[in-house]
Amino acid sequence: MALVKELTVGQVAMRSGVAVSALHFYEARGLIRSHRTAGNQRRYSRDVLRRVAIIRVAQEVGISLAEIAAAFQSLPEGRTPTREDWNLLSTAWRDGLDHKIAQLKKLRDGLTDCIGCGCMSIDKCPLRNRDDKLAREGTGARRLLAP
Amino acid sequence: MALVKELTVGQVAMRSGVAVSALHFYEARGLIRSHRTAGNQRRYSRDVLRRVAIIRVAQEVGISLAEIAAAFQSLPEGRTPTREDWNLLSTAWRDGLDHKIAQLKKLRDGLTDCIGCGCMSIDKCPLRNRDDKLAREGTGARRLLAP
DNA sequence: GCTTGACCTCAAGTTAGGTTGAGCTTGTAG
DNA sequence: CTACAAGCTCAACCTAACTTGAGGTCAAGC
Repeated sequence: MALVKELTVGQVAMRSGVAVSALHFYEARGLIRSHRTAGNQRRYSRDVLRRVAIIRVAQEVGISLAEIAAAFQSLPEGRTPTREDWNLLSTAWRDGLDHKIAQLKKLRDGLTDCIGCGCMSIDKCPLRNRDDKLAREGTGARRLLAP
Repeated sequence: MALVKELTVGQVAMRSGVAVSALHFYEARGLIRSHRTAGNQRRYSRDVLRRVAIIRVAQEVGISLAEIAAAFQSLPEGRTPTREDWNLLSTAWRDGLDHKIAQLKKLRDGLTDCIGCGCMSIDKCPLRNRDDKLAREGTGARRLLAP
C-alpha cells in the first residue's frame, strides 16, 4: 500500500496518450474507475493504464465502447485483475476478433482477386456473401448491417 | 444500351440491403452516382451494386465513408470500372488493410498471450507499441489516436 | 497569502453516419 | 382516370464518442 503510487488524471492522460476529458468520459461510461481524495480529485490505480491501452487498441479495430464495457464486466471490481481474469476477457472476444480478421482478409483479397470477376450479381459475389448472423444489435445510428 | 436495364433506388435498396435514405446519403457524399429520369427520379447503372457492396464491407471493418470516397476517386467517372480500375483501388487499400489485420491479430493474441505478462508499463507493452504513423487526420470527434 | 496550474462539474457543441417525417410529384395498375 | 405505392427534397432528430467552455476548487511554490 505504501509502494503502489496512485495516479492523477493528468498522469494517466500523459502516460496513456488520451485526453483528460476522454478519461472522464470513460469513467462515466463505466470503463474505468477511480476513487477520490479528500479534495474530490480522482486517483487511479496502475491497472487503469492497461485498461486504457486495451480500450484504445480495441477501438482502433472498430469495437465500440459499449462492447468494451460489456467485456470489462468480466473483470473483478475490487482488485487488480489477474492473468486469469484477462484471459477470460480474451476468450470472450476471440470469436468476434477472428470474424473481423476474416472479414478484413476477405476485403483485402476480394479487392485483389474477386473484384473484377464479373459476378455483378451481388447475391452471389463472395465479397457480399458473408454469413452475418453476428450479434450486432442496438447499434442505433451507425449500424453496420441492414435492418 | 437496350439491354442494360437501369435500377431505381428501391431496387438498389432491395438488392443491396441498404435503406433508400442511406443510398441518398451515399450519393450526397459522392460515393455513388445516378442520373435522373424526365420525372426527376434516380436511375442507377448496375455497377452501383458493386460499389455499395464494397462500401458495406469496408465499413464493417472500420473504414470511414470519407476514406472509401477517397479511394473511389480512383475509379472512372463516365464508364463502368474495369477489372484494372478495381485493382488500382485494391492496391491503394492493401497497406491499410494489412495494418488493420495486424492490429486485430495483435489484439487477439495480445489478449491471450501478453495480457497477463506483467508489463504494467504501458510504454513497453507490445499491445501498445504499434508504429502508428498512419495517415489518420481530420477525423474530428471520433479520432482513434491521440492528438 | 497569493498566484498559478491542475482538477472538478455540467451543459453545450461537433463529426460521422444515418433515420424520420412533412409535404409534394410520379408512374403504374385496375 | 383515378388510386396509391414509390420517388423527391429538406429539415430535424438520433447515437457514439468526444471536446470545449464557463464557473468554481485545490495545492504547491514564492
